[in-house]
Amino acid sequence: MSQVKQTKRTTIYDLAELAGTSASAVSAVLNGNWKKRRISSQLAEKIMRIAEEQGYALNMQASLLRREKSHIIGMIVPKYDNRYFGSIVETFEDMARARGLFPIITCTRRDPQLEVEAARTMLSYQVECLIATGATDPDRITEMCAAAGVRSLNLDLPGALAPSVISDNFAGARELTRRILRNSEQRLGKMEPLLFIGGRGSDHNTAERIRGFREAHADLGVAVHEENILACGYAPEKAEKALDERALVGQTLPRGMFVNSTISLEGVMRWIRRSGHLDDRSLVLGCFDWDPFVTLLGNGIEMVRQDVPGMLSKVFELIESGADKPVVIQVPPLIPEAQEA
Amino acid sequence: MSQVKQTKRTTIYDLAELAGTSASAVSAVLNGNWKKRRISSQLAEKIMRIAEEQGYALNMQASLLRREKSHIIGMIVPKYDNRYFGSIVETFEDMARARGLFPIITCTRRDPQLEVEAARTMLSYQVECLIATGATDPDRITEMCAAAGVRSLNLDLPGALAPSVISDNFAGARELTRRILRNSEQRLGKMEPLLFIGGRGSDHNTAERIRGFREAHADLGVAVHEENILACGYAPEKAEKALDERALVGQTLPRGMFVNSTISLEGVMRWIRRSGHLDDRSLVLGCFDWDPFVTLLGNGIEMVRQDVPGMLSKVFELIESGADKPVVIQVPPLIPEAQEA
DNA sequence: CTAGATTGCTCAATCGATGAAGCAAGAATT
DNA sequence: AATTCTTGCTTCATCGATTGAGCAATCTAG
Repeated sequence: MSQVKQTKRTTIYDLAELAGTSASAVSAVLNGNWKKRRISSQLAEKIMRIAEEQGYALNMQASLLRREKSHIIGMIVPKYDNRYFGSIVETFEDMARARGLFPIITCTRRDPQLEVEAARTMLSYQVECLIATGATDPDRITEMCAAAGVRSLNLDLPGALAPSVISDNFAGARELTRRILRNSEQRLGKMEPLLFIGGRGSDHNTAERIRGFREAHADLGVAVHEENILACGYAPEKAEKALDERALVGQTLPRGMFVNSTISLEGVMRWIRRSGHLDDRSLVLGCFDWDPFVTLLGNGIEMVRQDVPGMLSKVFELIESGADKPVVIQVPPLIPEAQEA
Repeated sequence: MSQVKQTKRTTIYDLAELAGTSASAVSAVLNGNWKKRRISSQLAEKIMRIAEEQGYALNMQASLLRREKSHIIGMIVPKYDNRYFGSIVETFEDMARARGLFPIITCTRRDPQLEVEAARTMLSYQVECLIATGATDPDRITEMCAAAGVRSLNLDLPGALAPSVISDNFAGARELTRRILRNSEQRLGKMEPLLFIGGRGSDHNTAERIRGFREAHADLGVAVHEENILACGYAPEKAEKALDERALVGQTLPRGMFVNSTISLEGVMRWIRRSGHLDDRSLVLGCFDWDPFVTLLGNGIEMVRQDVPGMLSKVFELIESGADKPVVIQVPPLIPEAQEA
């Protein structure tokens, strides 16, 4: 601060000169293995004091270039703007740091091109392991990592080539569907088939959730029509549009809905509001994902909360165990106590 | 992929050997200035083909060590789990990439210790610029950066030593307060003083918002009591607890509330629900921050949406202009059209 | 036919940190 | 007193990419 505007940053050579010693001694002292290298504690203290005074900061690039392990762990994630991914990212950072790893995270907006570029960049930064969260093409990423001799793992959406940690979408969706159907029976007096809305029919999670959705209906002896399954994509506008179109088909819309993410729920709520059903207590909703304000929305929306800490614990277990066979680990989601309708 | 499990990653020397050329030619070709270095396009193509085949990825550590500029830009952010910071982070990544910079972001949980550590780590990674978002001690970070000859900027909360980009908290809060008071008059027939809840009295933003809150009351001739200002911290539990304590004081709580963030709003909503006021249409709320589901909460909650793209544009303008005088740039927040009550 | 320019490359130093190998001086052992 | 051990350092090669300097071959101009 009081120093002159320096263009060059302080290096161990500068410190060595100031301390009247060698760069190698400085290095040993500053990275903590000076005892192993038999540096006297007097010199160690002197060097540490000078480093402190000079505001020395390690040049990580130089250090990493020389070392065999980078201790960097990468994650790509589709979006930051919902509680599920926000929580994944925050928990991931925390757990990584707790293990002495440096997390780098990048958001790829569900864009396959960006995913590949991000993965390549992370490989350039010498990540030791790359977690592909909700990737559109996880196997592509696994291949890139494998070619560079780097481990990879899938989170949220499974891949065929690397270990995957995902929610138990089938069981979660089945239980959620059951609850919506039960609420629906209570409030409407009869059990009607629900509408499934949101997600991509082509992604594993959506497919599994639809399977759970069907099975819950079947268990309770309710038939599901094909036209009640709207895997229209995740974006709010897509859900909104899909409901408009489905409403145009003529028959009345189901009163009960299984919404496949909070993102889609935004669109559904906008539609509900626009169509004047906001205070309609006969609408019975459930959502596969959790958000604190949705709880308070008042329609007694059932929610499934994916077990983010549980999933990330599994991720780090896999990393630490060194496993890289393409297993799929399913973590049961948490289903909070039913909301009062 | 079909290669043998390689411990060593492919380097330009490997490529050079495969192509029967020198590492320096490979380097020139792969970083795009082979024309400048008069490499024939035949050789260039050959090298690029081989690099592709081998799945070569640059070693960024080596590259950055040699180059003068890292093109890395860092950001520290308090939390990921609300729309405001989620949006900041996502927009920041986008804008950084659009400018050819590599963004690294880390979450410091409003922990001063973590902030300093994160800043030091970022400096080690040779960031060219560090954005301290909502930092508890921005000036400490600016000092650390200055000592390393690195630029820094403050976002969301201002500092005294580096340029800062923040919301116009005063004007935003004044307008929000006016709206809540107006709604309150409409719904209750009279204009009562509001309760201010959430935030830290010691932070600049909260102080400015309280100033706007007071001014709006004064403008409309309403007196504000000191006990109606609860800067109890940001966490939901703190807001909840503060309301409990305030309710114990004996007098009735105000029917109108200015909530100082969506985070605090979570606690307020929990309290409202717990105390059986969830459907109480006489409660009149406003929140300084935006969330899509809050809009739908139905009590006609007024919201101020901070202009994240606007703020980040200013941030990058400052970076590009090279300014480092400690100015404070205030960006007006967006106040959506009033919700129907 | 030759001086000079141009083309297309290679060589080698360099960035900053690391750690194996080595060396000098003093302590301990025989 | 001679030998070995220990302590406390220093020297130097190395990690992979970059780039100024340089060199041989070919082309052009006179």
